[in-house]
Amino acid sequence: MRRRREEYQRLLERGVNPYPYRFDVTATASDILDRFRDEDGPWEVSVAGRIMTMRRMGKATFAHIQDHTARIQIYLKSDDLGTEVYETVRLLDIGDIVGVEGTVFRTRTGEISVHARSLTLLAKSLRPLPVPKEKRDEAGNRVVYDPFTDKELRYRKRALDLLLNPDVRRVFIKRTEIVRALRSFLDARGYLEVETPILQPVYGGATARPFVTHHNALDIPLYLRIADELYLKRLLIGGFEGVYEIGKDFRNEGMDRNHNPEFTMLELYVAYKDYAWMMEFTEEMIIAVNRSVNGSDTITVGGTELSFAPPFRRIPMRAAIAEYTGESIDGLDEDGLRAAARRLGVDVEGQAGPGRVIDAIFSARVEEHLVQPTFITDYPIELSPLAKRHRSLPGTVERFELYVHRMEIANAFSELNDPLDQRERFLEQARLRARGDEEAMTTDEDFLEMLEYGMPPAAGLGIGIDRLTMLLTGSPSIRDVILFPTMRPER
RNA sequence: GGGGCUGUAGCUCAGUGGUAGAGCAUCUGCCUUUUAAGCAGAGGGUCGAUGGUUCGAUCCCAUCCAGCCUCACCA
Repeated sequence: MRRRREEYQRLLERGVNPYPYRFDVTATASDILDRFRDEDGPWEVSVAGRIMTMRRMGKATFAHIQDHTARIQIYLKSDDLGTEVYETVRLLDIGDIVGVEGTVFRTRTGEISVHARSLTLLAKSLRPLPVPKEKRDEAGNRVVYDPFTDKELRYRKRALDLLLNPDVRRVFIKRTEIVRALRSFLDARGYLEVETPILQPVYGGATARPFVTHHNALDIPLYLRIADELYLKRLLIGGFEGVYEIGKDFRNEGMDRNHNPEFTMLELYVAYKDYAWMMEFTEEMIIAVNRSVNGSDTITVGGTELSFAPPFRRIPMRAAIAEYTGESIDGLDEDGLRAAARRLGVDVEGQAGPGRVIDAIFSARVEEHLVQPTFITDYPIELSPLAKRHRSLPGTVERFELYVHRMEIANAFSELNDPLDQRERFLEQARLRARGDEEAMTTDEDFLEMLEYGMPPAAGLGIGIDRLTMLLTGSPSIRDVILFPTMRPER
């Protein structure tokens, strides 16, 4: 670092600006590598990138520069650059960003390279970049020595992670492709992408603890949204018939492999449809997105082959419990359910209602089996205060979740649009809250008022974009698919 | 929150109750088609932090900080 500061000074003394304004590029590294043909003769290019390797040999230097597409070797020769410029070359370091103009050629060892006619320093790097050495083995595989792998450093200094680990770069490119594929799937069907408030005076749409902030001018607390749901439903009331939003939600809860305090959610609401329709739609969309980013209906995640061939399995929650535990819970009251949970060795908190008991059994004994894409349907009513009562199964709502690789990917229901029923459900949540359930939903009076004007029957869907990305990129942790995951501050 | 593991040079890691090492990176010299370039030489560390035990601690003990794994909680 100190030495590089000195180089900075020496560059200034030589009249070289270490941070110039502009450099015009005519080709990327991969353009050059893909298009070069020996028989075509000299090809003039202008490329720019960061120096990642350097081999100095007296009056000549070989280096690799990396741009956003690939690495390309450049050949810097004193005779061609002139001794004056070559003195500047001597002051270059790994990590510096340079622009090179020259001709494409193939070296004696066969590597396509750029023979520099001129070189421009574009940005001096003042810190040493931990670039690992690498080579190709006989089979042409990339072998990296002492790679930059420390997870904490990778997450805290993501820029270096992206620079040094091409696989990381690929994951984030794929994340963008996934979002783009979702968006174009929805746009092609005429749904309207909208933006709703992140700062909300009343938080709702999910059961979770919020982040609280304060608005100075209004002198009121505001909450970072935990879900978009209630605002998107207001848009259905307002006459839009298909709306979606892709945005961040915030939940003030624990962090682990599957949870980050801020995460990205897609929510979609479609008028006049129900959850059965939404199930078909979700299946079609997931298949389309996976095909567009992975080019196949079969992917391998953690050594397991997953098939996205339709139709995905569909099974009601109770049937899934019966299948994987051998315990039928049909017709059981709360005491019966508790007894069943005990037999299955599932711990249930003291004051949980019957729905929570079912959920506990499901989480503990069923989820682990849901590897291939599976729709779980028909959830207990008290777990789903915004979902419509099932048309034929008392005590349940018309809701499904999609599980893949033991992970919940999507959640959807026939949306509750009866304002009287909705008020009852909020009251029930208030009772749960009074009993100490911190996550029970708060009553949103403004939403209820809007609902009283009439909301069309509708189906709603939420998809966790981070988890979907984990799945489709085979990433084991949510931090591998969030560019800047939440970290405890360094001290 | 419970349990396990980790923290030593810029990076990846070894090591020891007696003041610290390797490879790469860095610096100096030589080298005009090299590619984990090579050859010769050199510098570089509060051994995560604070206390304790000890004549002496990077090493043993305690606490703290940070991270990873796992369980719990949680969508």
